[in-house]
Amino acid sequence: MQKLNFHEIERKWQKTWEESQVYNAEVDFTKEKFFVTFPFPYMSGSVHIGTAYTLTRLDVISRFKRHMGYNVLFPFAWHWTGVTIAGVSDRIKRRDQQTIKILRDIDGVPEEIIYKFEDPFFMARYFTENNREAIKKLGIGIDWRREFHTTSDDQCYSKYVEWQYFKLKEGGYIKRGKHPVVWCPRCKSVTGDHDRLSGEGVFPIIFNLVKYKLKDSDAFLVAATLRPETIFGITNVWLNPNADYVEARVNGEKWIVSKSCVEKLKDQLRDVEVISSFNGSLLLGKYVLTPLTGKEVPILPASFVDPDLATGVVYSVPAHAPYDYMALVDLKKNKEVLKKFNLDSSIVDGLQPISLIKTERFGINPSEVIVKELGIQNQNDPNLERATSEVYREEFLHGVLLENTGEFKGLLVKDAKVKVAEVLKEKGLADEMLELPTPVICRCGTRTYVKILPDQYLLDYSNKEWKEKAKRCLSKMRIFPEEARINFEWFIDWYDDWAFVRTSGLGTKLPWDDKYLIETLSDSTIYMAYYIISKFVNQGYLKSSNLTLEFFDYVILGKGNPKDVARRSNIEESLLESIRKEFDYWYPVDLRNSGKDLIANHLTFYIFHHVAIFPEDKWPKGIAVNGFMKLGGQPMHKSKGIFVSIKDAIKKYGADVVRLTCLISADGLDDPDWNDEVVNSAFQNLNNIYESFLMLSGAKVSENDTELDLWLSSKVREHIKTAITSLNEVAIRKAAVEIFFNFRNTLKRYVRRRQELTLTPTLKKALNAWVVMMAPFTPHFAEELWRILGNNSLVVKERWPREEDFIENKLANLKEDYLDSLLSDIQNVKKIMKEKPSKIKIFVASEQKREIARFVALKFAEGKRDNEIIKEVMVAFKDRTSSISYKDLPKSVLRLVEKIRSMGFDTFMNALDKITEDEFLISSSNFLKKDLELEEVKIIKEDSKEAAPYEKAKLSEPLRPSFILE
RNA sequence: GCGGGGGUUGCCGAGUUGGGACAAAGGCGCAGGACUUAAGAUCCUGUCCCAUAGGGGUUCGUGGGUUCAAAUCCCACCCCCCGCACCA
Repeated sequence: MQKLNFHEIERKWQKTWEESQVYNAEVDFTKEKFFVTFPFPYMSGSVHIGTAYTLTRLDVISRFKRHMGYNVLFPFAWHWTGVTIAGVSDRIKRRDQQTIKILRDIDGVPEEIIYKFEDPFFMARYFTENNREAIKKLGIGIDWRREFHTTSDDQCYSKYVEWQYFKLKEGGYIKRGKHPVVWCPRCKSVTGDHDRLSGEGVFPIIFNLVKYKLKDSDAFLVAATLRPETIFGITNVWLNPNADYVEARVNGEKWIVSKSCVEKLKDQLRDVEVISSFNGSLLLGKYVLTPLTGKEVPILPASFVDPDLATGVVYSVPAHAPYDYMALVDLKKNKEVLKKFNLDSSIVDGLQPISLIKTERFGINPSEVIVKELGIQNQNDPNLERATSEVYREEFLHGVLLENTGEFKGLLVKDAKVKVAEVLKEKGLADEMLELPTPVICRCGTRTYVKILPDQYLLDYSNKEWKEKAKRCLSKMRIFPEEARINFEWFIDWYDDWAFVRTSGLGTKLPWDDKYLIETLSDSTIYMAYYIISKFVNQGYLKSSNLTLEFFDYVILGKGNPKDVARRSNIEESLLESIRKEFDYWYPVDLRNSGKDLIANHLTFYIFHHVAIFPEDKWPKGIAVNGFMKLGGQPMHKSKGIFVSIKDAIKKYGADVVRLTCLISADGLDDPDWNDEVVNSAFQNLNNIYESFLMLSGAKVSENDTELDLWLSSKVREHIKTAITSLNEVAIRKAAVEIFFNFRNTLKRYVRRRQELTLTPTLKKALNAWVVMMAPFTPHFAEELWRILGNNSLVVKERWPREEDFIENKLANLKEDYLDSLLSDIQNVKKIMKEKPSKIKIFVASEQKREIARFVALKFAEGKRDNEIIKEVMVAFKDRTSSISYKDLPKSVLRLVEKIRSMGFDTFMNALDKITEDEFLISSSNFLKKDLELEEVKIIKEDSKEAAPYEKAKLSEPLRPSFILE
């Protein structure tokens, strides 16, 4: 058999497409446009098969739309903005071996080139060129004339970003304010998730600070807590006797906090002045006054207190906090500790847990219960972490406050929490600070904390009106899959002000304050409009100096007088007009497709910025999202070596195999998986199709259709319909399965059913349709098949087959279904026979049985119950049943009703009336013989003489013949 | 914690909106047969359990419920995955 050389045909067709410029899109008012975009990939490395997954999905849609007669635009660009590229450059400068290894082994960069990556722009350019090749080789139908990249390296694009930010400023979408970040005091910079040695995924939360007045002093011991409601159960305050504390003036009050808290308070914009420093043990044995309840409680030592967490002061609620409980138990058990600090042991004698919350699971003394359950020995037991979270969770969800909580009694913990904190704050007895709940360590090894940056430039995403506008846009948009919509809604609501400038990395400068660069997500929100302009830039018609604010105002917003704008921007008026015309034709984006991760950021920004700047008719129309490609079940991870680049995949398997693997592997938000098995099966699949295609198309041509072609036509029609419906819903896997499996199975069955295969007109038409349907998925392969069918045109430009090209024939379908169900009955019996049969006698039900069936069906349709139907049949056929014994009637009626119910009345009646069973079976007997490997097939009517000797004949039912295998 | 998605037969994965033809599509894997010198590929058949005649039994995370009828509807619970702001 002839084998396909995928690489060869791919090279051939890619060249042909390029020469005939099929993917270059120009304005054409006779056609409806369809504009698709893909979020430009970031150029710090090679594009991988995850990118291929999302990209090929979009390519399928864009090609499908072209087949459907749309004028399709699919442009592409590159993302260079941000700190990652610069970060890699820095690591190369430092000769970081890990980075070099990844670039060399994973990205396949030659060693001598790696050192040139000290220049971040060189690196970005290198990857851009390499990745462009990879994407071209994948056969994505892109209009490459519109390519560009971000950052100041592309001055024209920078101009566009500048215009965007002037617009946002004008519109009042930018403000200045405070912004909290995770901060490394040593690096003096923000510590992002990826800059952490440990503590990934940890983010700041608000701690309540409760102020306990120190008895006989004007200073407050400031304790941090996440459970302000437990203040009613306080028995004492804990300090770490081995840690340093300070007394400091904080915004006019005297606070006592751990020494390491001072910097945090300063960095959270408080005015802090340290008065004195001392060891924690100094205050032990003194008393503080509790807010709200006015009790006096002692200050005691506890080693579990972390001076680096929040204020380093903890108030003790032993009943509900396992840590506090164990620390108290420890003290009572081990009075040596008290002695060491010159404390009288009686100080702890009176301290008993005070319960203030009740839950079903733990009752009123959760600490005691859980400590016992987990067998915890002392306050340094690591299990206390778990104990704490279990109690916390249970009480938060189901806890109710007891009598001793005054005005808060009876409240649920989750409500009381908020109320108590409010009341305390109102009375000046509490404050709050931001803190990381668990330690976050910077790459440099330093423990980080939360700093509030003042005077940040912020995008005002908290603005209600802006949110409303964004939601209005969303409500008019198509979202694929629809389940993702709720995510968008949530994120639009959730977004708070966004700090959009940085001081490091690559990017475009903030036009009115050039200390700052616009950060990576914020410079890439509305760039799809720039694709219209970049074509003119690339063709040499526009230079950065032409791209004035008025120019963009006119082209994108239609503002201003073209004559004046043209003069001031120093370009031809006609050129300006045609750019505007093109923009107006192509915009908005009809479909943007990306991985689901971008819902939370880029895609939501995309909506926000469009509604801020563009008129409503230019708002985005549709977004599709999909899952992430996994490798052998694992997420891709360069440093672990779990990575396959597009280039390598194509080299190994060929583009169409890579494409088909991607396209058939998942749909919706599911994550597809890339492994040898699935890739090989795609490879095999295409080869099989190729072989059978050669066989089919090479069959002897016949002028006339056979009866089976009626069925074929019906089936093809279904395949076309399902494929179209699926593609319209961006259910690409579903469409691919329909085309590459179901359609193929139809053809397989067709071949099996034909006695002698010939290329009938319908078969030929079906093959043509099939190839066009394959083209969006495996375009090179399809071009090849298209030629085999004797066509000279390019299949990628062909019209998609229409349903009406293939006539539906219900009767043909019914007949084939009838035959299939008979076949499966026979197979079933064959299976349980000891010996292989060689003959079959098939008995077709008598006329009278058909009459009864019709009678039953009509009664069923009238809505009669089973019993009524039986009665009526009994009456109607009382004296004239011959082929069926009178006493068997009820059972037989019930079976019929069951069948009618399952087939549906219409289908049943149709089959009953239109299929002449004996004739059809006789005409199919050669097929039965061959398919069942029998030597003799006999069709016998139940009411014929020949049937008389056979008991089995009586078991025949309409549409369900009985048979004897022997 | 908050928000989202999901648990289907050896595996992947349809089916769940609108309950009925569901022992549950399709693919993969596995078994048998055909073809072949042979292997691979391909084609046919089978693949929950029982059954020497088309039958019966038990299944769709767990436990209840509604219904003539539930993978599909309702309630409760368990488990898994993803995101949560300066990485893009």
